[in-house]
Amino acid sequence: MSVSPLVLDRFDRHILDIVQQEGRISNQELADRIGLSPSPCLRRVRALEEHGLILHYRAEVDSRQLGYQLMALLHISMDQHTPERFDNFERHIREIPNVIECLIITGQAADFQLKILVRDMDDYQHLLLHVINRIEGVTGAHTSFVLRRVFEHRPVPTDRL
Amino acid sequence: MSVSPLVLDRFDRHILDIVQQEGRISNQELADRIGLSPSPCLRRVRALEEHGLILHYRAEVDSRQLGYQLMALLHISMDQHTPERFDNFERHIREIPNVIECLIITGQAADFQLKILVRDMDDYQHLLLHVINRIEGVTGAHTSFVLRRVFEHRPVPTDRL
DNA sequence: AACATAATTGGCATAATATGTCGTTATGAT
DNA sequence: ATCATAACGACATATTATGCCAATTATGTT
Repeated sequence: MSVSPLVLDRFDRHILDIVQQEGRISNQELADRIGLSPSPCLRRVRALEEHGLILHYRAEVDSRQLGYQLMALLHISMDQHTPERFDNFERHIREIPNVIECLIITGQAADFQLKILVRDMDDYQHLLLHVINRIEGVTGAHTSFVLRRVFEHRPVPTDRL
Repeated sequence: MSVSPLVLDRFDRHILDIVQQEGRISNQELADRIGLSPSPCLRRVRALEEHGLILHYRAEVDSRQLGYQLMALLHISMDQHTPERFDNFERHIREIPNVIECLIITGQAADFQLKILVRDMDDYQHLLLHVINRIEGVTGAHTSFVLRRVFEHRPVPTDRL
């Protein structure tokens, strides 16, 4: 699946810079900003999409306004570090829409870090005790609540390469 | 800045559902999918944008292909929990493009969690020792490397409200 | 340095989409 | 039931995207 390396010039990097921040910019304005005419600009965007450098476009929503007042980071440790245990855990976790991120991490303290959105403490308590803790193999769970999001979803740097 | 509550009906929720996953969908297809004609559909999207429910649109890029092979979670603890210390830390952290997320969290072990993208271990070592550890007030730093991203950037649930 | 080849560009015509207006329909309160 | 308000769909217009082609620019070889 790993395609040709694809050399990025300054135009491509500029495109990536801009669309990471303004995903719905029109091709015409994008072309203006990078200093190309619309045709080659669009061709480059399409190439970046096809090479998988641009994965997809997303709208970011205000989770608070949607009623999710609480964000938690949950560190999970497992009893056995076997592929079966991990696969099974992942399958269960995928079914919980409140879990918006799941990373496998190093460190003695935890195997997974989950990022979780819930409405309130009751919601969290239920999710932790009655859903996540009941998944086979989970031996430990340590929660950090997010007091403030200083920033999130910052663009990936494109400058030097 | 907190505007009127804005009651969301099933159309609005459906819009939020879709644009969280396909941020560049055309208004016409969006209208088709939610079962409205283009005019009211666009009006609703604009309203959601103006109410801040849709914060912005972003292209998601493949950080690996951009040369960032390593993702780390860095937990930082500070000597004093004063606004000045925190503000100063945030100001410095904002200047580092490799830090793509910064959260203030609860827990005895750390005050901040940073999500960091670097090219390799050398890169990380330099960033940690020569940049972040030198910020005033930083007393502890514990790193977890991300072995695998099971999923990231999952949509915020919109169903029940 | 001159040349041939390949790649990329810009312009243009056409198609698709967005945007604003207006008459009609649905909604909710009295 | 009546009225006022809000939301809808349809249509006309403006903007944007898309595909093609000639011209230009870059690349690599002798």
